[in-house]
Amino acid sequence: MPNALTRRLEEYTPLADADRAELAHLCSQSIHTVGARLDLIREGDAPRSIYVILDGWAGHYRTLEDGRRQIVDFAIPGDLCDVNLFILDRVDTSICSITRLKVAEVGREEFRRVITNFPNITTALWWVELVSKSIHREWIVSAGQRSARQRIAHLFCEIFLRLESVGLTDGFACDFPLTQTDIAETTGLTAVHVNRTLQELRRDGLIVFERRRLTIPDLLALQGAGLFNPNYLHIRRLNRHTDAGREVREGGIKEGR
Amino acid sequence: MPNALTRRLEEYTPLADADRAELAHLCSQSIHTVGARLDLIREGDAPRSIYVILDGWAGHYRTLEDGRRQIVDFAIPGDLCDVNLFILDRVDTSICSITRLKVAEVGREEFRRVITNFPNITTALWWVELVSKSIHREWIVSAGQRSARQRIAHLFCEIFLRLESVGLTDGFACDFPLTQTDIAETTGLTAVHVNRTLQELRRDGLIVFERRRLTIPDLLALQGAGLFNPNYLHIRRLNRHTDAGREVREGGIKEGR
DNA sequence: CGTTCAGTTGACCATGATCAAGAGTGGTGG
DNA sequence: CCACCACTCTTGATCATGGTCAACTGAACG
Repeated sequence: MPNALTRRLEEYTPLADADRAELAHLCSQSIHTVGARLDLIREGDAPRSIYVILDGWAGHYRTLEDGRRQIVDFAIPGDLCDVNLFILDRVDTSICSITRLKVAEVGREEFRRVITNFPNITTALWWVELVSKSIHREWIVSAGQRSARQRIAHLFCEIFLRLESVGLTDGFACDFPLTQTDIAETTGLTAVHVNRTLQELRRDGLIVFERRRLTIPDLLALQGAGLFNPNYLHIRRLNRHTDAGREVREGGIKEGR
Repeated sequence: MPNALTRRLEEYTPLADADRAELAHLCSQSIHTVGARLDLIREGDAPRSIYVILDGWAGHYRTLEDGRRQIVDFAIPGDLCDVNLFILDRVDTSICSITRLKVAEVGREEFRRVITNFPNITTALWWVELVSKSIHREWIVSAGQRSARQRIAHLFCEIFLRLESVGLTDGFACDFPLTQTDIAETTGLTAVHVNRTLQELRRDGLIVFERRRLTIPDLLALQGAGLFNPNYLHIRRLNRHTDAGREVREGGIKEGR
């Protein structure tokens, strides 16, 4: 069974045996365990290493001067933090563990060696980076345009599909370790309102969510509730129950080029 | 006087004469003019070329099924759209011109040649890409946490500094071709509320904004009003009037790693 | 078995949305 | 050159989504 990073990269680019071996090697060199709810990296730090998430969830966040906090991304198994390494001299976002984490640390030189010797891996990493940017854009859309109900439904759809793409779902269910406060800090809502909205989604039969476990009985229905269209995730092999076939193009766009 | 792209890249990485010559060459090969308010690229298209903005503003946006639209980024002179080119098979965001544009079209092969032969340029392009991602994160923070007044103040600060970094400001003033509706679609507010908030900012003397021209008499004051901290822009040579020296680190972050 | 954190509920409030109408302003064609 | 049209900006009245504050319940963990 391949590790999460390999699985993730193969979502995008075919890998050779040598690539897979290299990735397995990378992810077995320097493995750390981090307890839940600890900062891995803080805004303003100089970047040191890249971490590959092998198990558990982490969150990228920024804080405002008045203390409010916004989660801007999640890192689940197969994700990397922080590719900034070679470029920016300061990390611009903090990262904290949400659950207990298992991470592989990849040093600067190690990473550079892989980049120069394994073009398939490099391409796949580019892909991951661009998909991550696309996800950021969708979060801007969520925070800017979607209602509370839509935002939460959308978040659940996104995370479910991301987990599925690395093999971490189980039929209609998945582990989902976010607290209601986490969801609030992700969606730009308050925890109180998240609570009420979750009850509404439960009442409507769109989700079952208890004891850190999420079940989505009808993903298409939840996608409808969240105005969710999976194209922005750029997942190649979308499963039966998703909406990928749906036509993206709207009717009303005006003018051509 | 260097073109906008060169100026932009030199913000990040020292370039050699050969690099500069190559950039000048790139930006003079295939120049197009595009009228205002036209789509350059639409969500779902297959990527064709990269465009370098030489003059004018463009906007990246996504639309929801119910027709609402969210601008997720601006492209000003020196910016590129879309580096997706080699990786993703579908463009995930539409781009439209805000003003009349002058763009340089760079083809796939041309771009690949530059990437392989000019490592300084490649590094600088990486940098640009990561800064763009950092800006996306800040927009998530804005939409999620900032009030209407803070969002608009923040947007003005960001754009002013981005324009300044490519030499497009004139003392305390700059061209600013966004309509109030554009600002609304950027900040996730309604045009009516943007109007009222702008009046408030004007009344407080924080901005002068008329006839597509923005003046910021006291940038530090506007930064305060927007909870703006320029670090996320990763601009090297920040000017006298910005707030870069301010300590980023908050007091209250708990626990170490 | 007590402490802490997550979740829940209720009452009230405020920010910003919605709807509607009117006033500039600029560009275009007759 | 003027008239018209379209778009942007402005203002007012009303409404709703989601925020705030506060108290209480329940589960987990040492």
